[in-house]
Amino acid sequence: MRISQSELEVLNIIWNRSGLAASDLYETLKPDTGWSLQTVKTLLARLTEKQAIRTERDGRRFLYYPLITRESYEAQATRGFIKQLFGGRAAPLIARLAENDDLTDADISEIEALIAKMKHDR
Amino acid sequence: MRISQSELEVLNIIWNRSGLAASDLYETLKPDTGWSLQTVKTLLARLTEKQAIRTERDGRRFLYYPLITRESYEAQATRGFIKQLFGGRAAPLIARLAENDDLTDADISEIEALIAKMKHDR
DNA sequence: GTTTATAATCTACATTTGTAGTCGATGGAA
DNA sequence: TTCCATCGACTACAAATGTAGATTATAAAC
Repeated sequence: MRISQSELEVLNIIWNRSGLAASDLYETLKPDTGWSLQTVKTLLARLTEKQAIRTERDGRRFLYYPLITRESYEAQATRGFIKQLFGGRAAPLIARLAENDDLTDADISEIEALIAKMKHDR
Repeated sequence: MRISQSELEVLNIIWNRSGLAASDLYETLKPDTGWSLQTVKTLLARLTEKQAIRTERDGRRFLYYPLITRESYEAQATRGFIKQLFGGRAAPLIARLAENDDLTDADISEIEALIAKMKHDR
């Protein structure tokens, strides 16, 4: 199921801390988005329909929990993104990041470590 | 300006080979998408409105050329993607790719080379 | 010159997305 | 026990997107 930009912002909060109520999510999102409580509730309803999250009753309100994991969504979205823009190959994406100076020294060190680990693991 | 999924598929073809007519694009896209000629034309019109491409008259038809470069679009889209899903840091994206076995040996070699080059260049 | 195939343009329409208002129900305060 | 703040449910509505049909213009063929 396709998850929209705005829905993803809500889902991101739920991934960070699950078991929040709509009003909590509203408060958390307000600074960045300016959305009204109603807007947040609509997005929650749509995410629920799409089975991306589930609810648990708590008195007269609902608490929200993720159904799809951040990891699986990241994996799927990343594959789609790389497929759409980089012919499905990861290296050109890294090359683009490098060319655009979007890699910090810390990134480079981390990537180096990842590469070393991968080579070791095979 | 936001470019939609379908529009991007058309733009991708134009990036690969510019100066094609609508019917050429239609033929190129048909195998993968199954779109009708009219659909392709609508997407071309929308891309033109959005100033992502421009047209040049050739007899009674138009030829299509990119206005925004693949490189700049890739850069912008990649930044947005990483911001939305990986907190704006590139390393976690690479980590996700690694964890998901989405990196081939060739990718790893290429990335190694890129890293070496970057370290050299600074 | 007239016809015809094909090109562009205009119109269409369902679905998704962004953004919220309204309303009936209800748990808790008083 | 009554009232009210707040909750979820339902409704709304414009813009963007996916997908294409209908209409009009015209280059080329004859």
